[in-house]
Amino acid sequence: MDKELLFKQALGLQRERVTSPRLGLFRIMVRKSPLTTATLIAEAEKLSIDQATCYRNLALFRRIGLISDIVVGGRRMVELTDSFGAHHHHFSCRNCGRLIDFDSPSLETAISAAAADLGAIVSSHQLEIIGVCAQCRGLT
Amino acid sequence: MDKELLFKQALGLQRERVTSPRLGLFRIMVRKSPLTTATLIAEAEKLSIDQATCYRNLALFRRIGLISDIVVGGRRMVELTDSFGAHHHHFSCRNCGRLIDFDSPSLETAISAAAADLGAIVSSHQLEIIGVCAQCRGLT
DNA sequence: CTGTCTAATGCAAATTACTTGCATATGCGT
DNA sequence: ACGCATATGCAAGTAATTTGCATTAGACAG
Repeated sequence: MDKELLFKQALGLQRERVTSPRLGLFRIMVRKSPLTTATLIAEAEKLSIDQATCYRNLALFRRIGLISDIVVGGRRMVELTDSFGAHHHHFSCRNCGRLIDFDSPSLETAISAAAADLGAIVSSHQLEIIGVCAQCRGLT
Repeated sequence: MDKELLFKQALGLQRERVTSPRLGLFRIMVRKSPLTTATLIAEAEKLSIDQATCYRNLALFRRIGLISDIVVGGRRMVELTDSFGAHHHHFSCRNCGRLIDFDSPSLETAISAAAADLGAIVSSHQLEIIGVCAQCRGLT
């Protein structure tokens, strides 16, 4: 609910209208992020939101920094960015295909340090680790 | 040249043939990785390699771990994996769009540590940092 | 709270991205 | 060099994404 307020404010700041399809798409994403565009479109259809509207709003959300595109486990997905979803990284198990979200303060520190070395300012980052998860170890 | 040997060996191990189109595609990738499939296809065309052959071999290269799919600066790309290209991470400047490759030992350490916390084994990883590069700072 | 203006939506058609079938050409083991 | 199995090119097919246009619906003024 609070996220929706942020969402509406983000749109307002860009002088973009808060429409019912946009709110619907945002809710789907809050519930399923990260998700494929196919999933988004399928869910949207249940709410009678057209696929053209999905694509147009994905472009808008991307433009205003609400979502970002990632590849997880070889699949292209769209994910809510830090402010609207939780910030985390992805571990993708190549044995069972499971996707594990995690976070690590020391990783964040190392990322900031690396950027500082480049003389750059960080606005966001994304990490994916591919490997074998704890559950699958010893089985493969 | 040495990379080509590795490439041929990788194919041989999988009992896959070393064909002229495959070698051509590999050379394009060595020269331009990371690149979009559109770029790959455009370059391949110069060598009279058909787009169907491009897609079929992208699938093969992916299957044998030669390349991986990434999103850099919002663009989907394909990149030679560590063994065939250099291992590095990406910094994408959202002001000038420039792509900077970098590497950081402490980052590698932090990544290993994070995976260890999960009880997982790492086989590869990919990081993208989005921000403003040194050159653009003070200008934006 | 209603009218008006502008931008967003749905629908269908168009474009672009990717995949597949099939006849031919080419690696590669003998 | 020969023969077989697989990779290739070409053309057609399917899936993904974008666009044009008539209509609907936010937002803000009155």
